[in-house]
Amino acid sequence: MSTPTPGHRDRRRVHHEATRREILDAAWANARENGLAGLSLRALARTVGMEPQSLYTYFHSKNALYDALFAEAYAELLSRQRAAAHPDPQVAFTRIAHAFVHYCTEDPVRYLLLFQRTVPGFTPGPDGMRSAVEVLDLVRDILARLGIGDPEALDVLTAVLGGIAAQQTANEPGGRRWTGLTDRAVTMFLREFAPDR
Amino acid sequence: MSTPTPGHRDRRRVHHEATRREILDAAWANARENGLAGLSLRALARTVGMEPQSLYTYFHSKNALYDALFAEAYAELLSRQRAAAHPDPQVAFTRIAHAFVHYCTEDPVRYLLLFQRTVPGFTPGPDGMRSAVEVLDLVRDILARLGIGDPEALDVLTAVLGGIAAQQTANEPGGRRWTGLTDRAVTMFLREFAPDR
DNA sequence: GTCTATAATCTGATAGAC
DNA sequence: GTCTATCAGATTATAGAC
Repeated sequence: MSTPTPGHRDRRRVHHEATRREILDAAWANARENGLAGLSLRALARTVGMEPQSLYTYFHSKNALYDALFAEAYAELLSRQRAAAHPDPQVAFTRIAHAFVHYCTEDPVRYLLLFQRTVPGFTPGPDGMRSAVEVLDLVRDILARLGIGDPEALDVLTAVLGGIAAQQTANEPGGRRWTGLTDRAVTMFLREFAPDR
Repeated sequence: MSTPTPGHRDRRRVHHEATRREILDAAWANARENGLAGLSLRALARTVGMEPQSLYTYFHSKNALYDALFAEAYAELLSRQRAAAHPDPQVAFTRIAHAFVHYCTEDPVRYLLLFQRTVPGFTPGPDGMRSAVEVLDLVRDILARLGIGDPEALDVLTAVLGGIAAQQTANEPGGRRWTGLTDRAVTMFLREFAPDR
């Protein structure tokens, strides 16, 4: 019969996922090479050994591909932030700050996709948005554990850490001139916003 | 004779400059509409009422056009920074900070061109670079007048102010959520870096 | 799921007439 | 300095055979 057994479906699904993974990896590589907006489905297909049209089996549009990249990048950031957890809030805060800056600067293209509106027609979908909100909630929690409830503090913090990442990425990719200032920025921030010191 | 009189040359030069100006203005508008990397010579030519090929009389390549945009944007930033001068260094510093943040956020595309490496093949030429260095020198001078000689201070400052602009531009273009924190960021910065207080 | 074929359109850039 | 004509590609996306 033409109805596949469950075994068939599983193997097919596994293969589908693997190919999808391969395409996403190649997409990151292509974007790093040619710029985020310069990502081309043709070149992408060639590196995975496919005809360009076959990509549409896995992503029904170029924006859907950007969307998948956005979502997986934010999910990865979230898991890095969680891995930076620590019982001492002060230590946790420093670790989170470093994890964030490191994550942003280790891949400039990923940074642009997540934090700069640089792809003309693209707006992230609900999956990516969810992770983005979770990342922010996590940071808010740490601040609360440090006795910092001021909502302005969170905005200043994202500006400072994002600014370090942005400067490093734009002016000296791969270097340490700005990322090396993270500890200093953290003390500066705490001196301004942490209570009683 | 075929040699034009000085009068001819002048009129021709004036007309050339005017057309060039018109093209640059249209280029900014086009970039704001379609994204910086999405700037198209065809569309640009159409809005100035020209055939696309005629643009090459004024800019010998697309990168040369980007270059001109970059240079004029940095020159404008420099003149704004100079306009923010003030005998009291403390006041001058605050004014410079606000001028910078305001300049960055009033045109997101211009911000991306100047401070984010977002156009794949583009590297700014010597004209733009000169203005960029001058802007930085001006800020360094103000810091020196505040008694801040630490070179790390300048890098932290560009990160903080650039970060405010980046967050505002990416997350709430046209709003005041981050730019409204400029004064607070300035005090935070001075508390960390200014001597004896 | 992958292919061929192709639509429909865009891209930056050059040569040469006027 | 502007035009016509054109090159030599690129782009995303769809239809339909196998």
